Amino acid sequence: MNDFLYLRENNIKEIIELMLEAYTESYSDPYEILKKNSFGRAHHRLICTVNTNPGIKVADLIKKLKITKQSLSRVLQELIKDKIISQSKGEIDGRQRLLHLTEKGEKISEEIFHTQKERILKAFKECDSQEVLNFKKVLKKIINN
Amino acid sequence: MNDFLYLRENNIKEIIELMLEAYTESYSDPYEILKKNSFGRAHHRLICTVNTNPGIKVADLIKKLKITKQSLSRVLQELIKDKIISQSKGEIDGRQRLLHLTEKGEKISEEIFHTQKERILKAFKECDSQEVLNFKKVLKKIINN
DNA sequence: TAATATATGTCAGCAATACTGACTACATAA
DNA sequence: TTATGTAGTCAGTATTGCTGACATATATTA
Repeated sequence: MNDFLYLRENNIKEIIELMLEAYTESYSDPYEILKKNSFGRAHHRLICTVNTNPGIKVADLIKKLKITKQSLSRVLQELIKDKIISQSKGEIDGRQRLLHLTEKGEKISEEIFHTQKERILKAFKECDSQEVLNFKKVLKKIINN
Repeated sequence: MNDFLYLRENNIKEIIELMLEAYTESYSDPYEILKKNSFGRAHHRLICTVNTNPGIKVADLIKKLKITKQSLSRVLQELIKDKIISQSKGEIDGRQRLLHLTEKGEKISEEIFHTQKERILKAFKECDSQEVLNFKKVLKKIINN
């Protein structure tokens, strides 16, 4: 009875390293295009998160990226100054600053994520829809702990 | 005909952010235990990679972690000094230095990866073996591009 | 064997990204 | 009104990454 092999120590360890590798690889894809815009890893992470969470408030961004507001601030101010990201006052709670990509931000985003998207797309094309759905499901389970 | 929904722009974008989140979350798990040993993110990445690739040579470690030998060196020397990692001369090619976790390294590794392993284990327990296999398959495809 | 190439290590300086602590401004809630 | 919550800012520091230059030992090639 070894239907639970996938829960074994060695498999878990391997998965942890695969996740590190997948992240390291795929987040190094846009290195050149980021450099061209004088952006770094921190800008990349920020743009990615605002991109998929339009209207996110500063406090939530900090929680997601697990950095301090001082660390966020430096990078965020650069992106606001470059008109990549825009801020708007929260309508319900006026203390909040809600973040969006600008049109320019959307365009640069296309460039930045192009290679990374190609990587994922190429991988997915070699899989069927069920496998991709499972991938997403497991990924979400790992996050929600 | 939308059997290929999973290849759509928005799904890919979402996956990219989920991977960022999963990495950020799960690689922040051992923060306290690392701090206790005066280790940081760089030590964590190094230990993880040597752990799952015992006997890896320096050049390959550099490729996997995508850092320079100078960046690696600082952290590696600390871990060697602390007797977490040991070096041995390559038997075939005497220029190579092959890296292993020491017994002490294995023990600390247990501690460091405990929470992270629990996170993955908990996620996997809510999935069946096929889903986990698919997760691993897709992860590997993403890396091998 | 002598010259060259490769794998690793090391020194020095610099840049980016993170941290802590302290303080301010403003909006909301009690 | 007072207390709390959200965000911004200033100053200083630690960690992790980079480049360039040079050293050492081993392997390969001419």
